[in-house]
Amino acid sequence: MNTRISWRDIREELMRRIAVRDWPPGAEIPGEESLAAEFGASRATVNRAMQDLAARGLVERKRKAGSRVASNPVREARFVIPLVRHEVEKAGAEYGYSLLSREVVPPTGIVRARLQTGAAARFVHLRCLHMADRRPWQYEDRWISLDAVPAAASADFETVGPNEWLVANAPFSNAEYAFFAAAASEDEAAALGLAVGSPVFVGERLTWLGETPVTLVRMAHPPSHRVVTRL
Amino acid sequence: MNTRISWRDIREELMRRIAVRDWPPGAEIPGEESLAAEFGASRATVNRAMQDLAARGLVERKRKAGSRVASNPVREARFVIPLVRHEVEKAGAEYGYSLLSREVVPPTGIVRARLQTGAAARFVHLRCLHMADRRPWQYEDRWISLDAVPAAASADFETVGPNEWLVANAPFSNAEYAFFAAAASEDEAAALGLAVGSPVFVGERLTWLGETPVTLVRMAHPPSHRVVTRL
DNA sequence: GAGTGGTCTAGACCACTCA
DNA sequence: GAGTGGTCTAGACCACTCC
Repeated sequence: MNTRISWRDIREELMRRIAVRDWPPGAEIPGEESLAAEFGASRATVNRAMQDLAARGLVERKRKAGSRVASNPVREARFVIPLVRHEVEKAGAEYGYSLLSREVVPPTGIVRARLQTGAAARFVHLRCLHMADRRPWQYEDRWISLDAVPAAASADFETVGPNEWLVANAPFSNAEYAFFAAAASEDEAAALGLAVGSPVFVGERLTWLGETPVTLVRMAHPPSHRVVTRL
Repeated sequence: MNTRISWRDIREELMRRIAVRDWPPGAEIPGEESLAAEFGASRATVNRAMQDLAARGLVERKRKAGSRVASNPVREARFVIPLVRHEVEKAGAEYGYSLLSREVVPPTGIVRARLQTGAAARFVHLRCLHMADRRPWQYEDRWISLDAVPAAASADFETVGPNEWLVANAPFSNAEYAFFAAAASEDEAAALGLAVGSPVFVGERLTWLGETPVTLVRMAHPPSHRVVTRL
């Protein structure tokens, strides 16, 4: 018997038919049973392929109504969010890290607003610079809640960056990630070697453990930084 | 008999154990067979849950070696990339569109480099503005290959934006999407009502049909624009 | 009410990788 | 060589939704 057909093969063929407009946007796609018969596979295998297409936003599925080619390109893009160090090393550069400042302070108004916490909370506030081949790569401004992560009070963060330290020491259950462009603040400009007000690419991340805020970080990159994905 | 356990239930329980450090980063997770026995489910169901965790970057799986909690937070973030119009409407604003210019020209050097095409190719070059409640939302600078999409020569793009037009008229098989921060060009600044050099958030998208470039677009947003995701 | 996708099961074989 | 994940099958029942 020939090699069994894989759900990836089926997915590729279905994607091809969509791409070449065999099935134009909005068109109905045959039911799973019928596709299974056509491909000589079980319905579960076809289902797996269709699930993948649905997850990518290429098809819309409804019980009873059947599956259709998505008419809107509400496609999903996936971005990998690695550790800075890995990101730098993957780019073939030598990673460098330095701690610029460390202090235990109450949160500023902006931080309180973002984390929805009170002024009584205590935080470790860190400012760090990550480098690639001795050139500035990312300026990190981080707040760590001592309520959520008491151990942060006794960590010095001199050699290990807060990101890596937190990965090993602070659990979290939810996170929010945002990307945006901003004008470099004085601190950011100084650390990254840019003029104040230059465009910087900012990633902002918030994490919680249940309802308790754990950490807030603003990571600023020089404007050469790109986040890329393939669809 | 009790309700059958769902793969989502299993996933949630596994995520919980990872979050609370029952299984800390790097720890080995029991094999599928053993988990199946524990949850009273079939191995396929457990597999489905584990596949999901692996896709999110929470666990690393290897044949023979078994599954482990990912020690690096190489987590995957998913962003939805909708049509501008839907994005604006979803924000509860009234969508507006206007075509600023349209011309058929050979590609500029930058465009040729990005699309890896020759100077002989002909393109439609469009500049458009998308608005939310009459305020600038996105400035779009688009190039459409007439080799790949001949019909674009006879479309006027006065009322329907190129994005929506292309969705309905131009198939593609591959796409690349990039995000970055940049300084507003004169065109961008004028269209968005910003000062030249202000930070803008740029999305750049390239698509191909097989090896043939289809379109290149640069979409610039005012710095208030954010791309957000939850993990 | 009926049709379609969503999911679970039980069993099987394969492929990769570690020892 | 052996253990673990990757995948396929055949069958079944359920849940949602359209008519």
